Formats: sequence, structure tokens, C-alpha cells
Amino acid sequence: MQGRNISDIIEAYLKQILAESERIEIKRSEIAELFNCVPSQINYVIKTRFTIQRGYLVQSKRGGGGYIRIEKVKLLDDRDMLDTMIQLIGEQINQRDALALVQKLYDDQVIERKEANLVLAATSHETLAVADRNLEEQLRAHILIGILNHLRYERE
Amino acid sequence: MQGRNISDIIEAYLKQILAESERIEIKRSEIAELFNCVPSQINYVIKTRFTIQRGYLVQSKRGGGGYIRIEKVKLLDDRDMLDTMIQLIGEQINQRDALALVQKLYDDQVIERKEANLVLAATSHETLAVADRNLEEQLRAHILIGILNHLRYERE
DNA sequence: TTAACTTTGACTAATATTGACTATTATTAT
DNA sequence: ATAATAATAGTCAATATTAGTCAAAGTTAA
Repeated sequence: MQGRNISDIIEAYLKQILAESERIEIKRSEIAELFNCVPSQINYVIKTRFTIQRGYLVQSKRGGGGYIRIEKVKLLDDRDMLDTMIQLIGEQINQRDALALVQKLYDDQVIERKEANLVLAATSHETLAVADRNLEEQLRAHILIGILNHLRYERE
Repeated sequence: MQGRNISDIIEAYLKQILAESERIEIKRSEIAELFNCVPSQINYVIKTRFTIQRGYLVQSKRGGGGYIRIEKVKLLDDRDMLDTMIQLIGEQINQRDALALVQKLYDDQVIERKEANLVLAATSHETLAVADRNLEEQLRAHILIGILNHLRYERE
């Protein structure tokens, strides 16, 4: 895992800082310059090594005073189930299966009733019927996966 | 929300004052001078950060003794607020405005933190970036409106 | 040898800053 | 009163300052 390549070195550098503080805020161009690489390599490092699956939350802002912020988050115990669910959803999912999935989340007390209803509202046929059936099911899949990924970690 | 650029700093300054009083009246040139920027930057800050979606009402007057007044508004009772918000969303909405809207829902205690995060997950760019930008914003609008309509009867 | 991973850079997108020009209102001079 | 002037704020487009995307090219490991 050591300095085999620049990406690994940058990863180590960032993680070393993250070992001491919960979050860091970098300026992409500065880090790029520091490691003598192109700025987009920073995006590559983040995309491959600071994923939510590994417990990192990344936010950024462009323009003057822009930044990339990496935050270490506490992953919850349900993540194996979440992984399974995400796999199960795949590329698309119909409303009936979505309902079953949300029901299971509720039964397992990952979400509460009110939250479950929110998710159902967001993924209902009525809400998503903007295009053809295929696109609708794809969208439902995307939204559910986005939600499941958010359920991975604890927030303050 | 911190001070990486002048606009953020000005925003924070104004909000700090607004945290204590319901309204604030400023003289554009004075604020500009205080933060060492051109006067029109104040307009930029107001336009991007003190929108009605975020719960601010802005009024101004030119000429001698002119001012800009920023007022924190309550969107009346919940039912009216939901209607108002649905109107504000319209046919499409970008992620930034959606964030502001959800923030407002949270601030007004219509939804709780975890629910707010779920909504944000469901409407994030990452989740909805399946087609072109226009469709993405339309979808975001649909989902948000679906959720708001759901909140009408969920709350009681 | 090939499949996965890394590096690079051209192009795109988002956000912020600036200033010239315009519009409105108040005050002063006639 | 009216006209000129001063004192505000508003608009808009050009420019600046960031970060993101994507695919081609290069490298490495199985």
C-alpha cells in the first residue's frame, strides 16, 4: 500500500491528515502542485479511494474560494444488508419491489415509519411517471440506491 | 458555510445579525466598504443567498437615505408553506435551490434531520444525473413536489 | 497477453468578482 | 414648482477562479 504510485502517495498523505482531524479541506490545485501532478488526478484519487463504502464523505465547491472537503464518517452496522439491497436493485426496479424493500428497511428498524413513507413518496409511480416505464424504473433504482448509500453512515 | 471567499463572509456577517433581530437594514456602500469589495457584490450575495426559498424577503430603496432591508419571513402555517414551496419549485429546480428548500423545511421543523438527509439523498445530482440537465431538474422538481404533497397529510 | 489500474490534458461547469452603465429617489438651486 | 444635481441601489456581461468529466494513452500485474 505504500508509495508505489502517485495516487497511493496522495491517498496516504490525505489519510494521514484525516487520522488526526475528522475532516480536511483542500484546494485541488494546491495538492496537485504539491505532488506534481495534474489536478484531475486528485479527482481520480478521491473517486477510487475515498468512497462512501470506505467511510468517506466528499463535498466540494467550485469558483473563487473553492475547495474539496473530505470527511470521515462512522459506518453503521447495516452496511452489508445495504450492499445486498443495492445489488438486488440493480439497474431498475418496479414500484412493488421497491415497496417490499422499504418495508424490509422498516421492519429491520433501519428507518422509521415517517421516513419510510417519505421514501415511498419519492419513488412512487405518480412522482416518477415522467417518461417511459423503463426510465421510470431506472430512476427508482437510482433514487433508492442513493438513499441506501446515505443510510450507511451516522451523522452528527 | 464558512469564510472561504468574500461572499461567504458577507453572508455569515448578515446572518449573524439576523440571528438576533428579525430584520436588518444596511447601506450597500457601507457593507461594500467594510468588506472591501465593490457594491454590486452585495447584490450578488443577496441574490444567491437571501432568496425567498431560503426564507428571506428583501426590499430596498435608492436615492438619499437609501437602504437594503433583509427580513426573515415565516411562511405562515404549514399548509400555506407547502403550497408556497410547490409554487416556488415550479417545473424544475437545481440542486442548490433544492438544498435551500430542504434546509427551510428543517429549520421550520416540518421534517427532522434524518428525513431531510433522505430527501437530499433522493434529489442529489449524483442520484439524478441519468440524463440531461433539464430532465434532471424536472425530476428533482417532481420528487420534491411529491414529497411535499405527502407531507400534507403525513404530519397529522 | 491482457485486463485492470494510473496518468494526462482538453474540454466543461459552477461560482465569484468586477465595473460600466442604468434607474430611482432625495435634495438643492432657480 | 421645476430643473438640476447628488446620492443611492440595480443590472448585466466580461473576466477570474475554482472543480468535474471523460476518454486517450501509458503502466503494471496476473
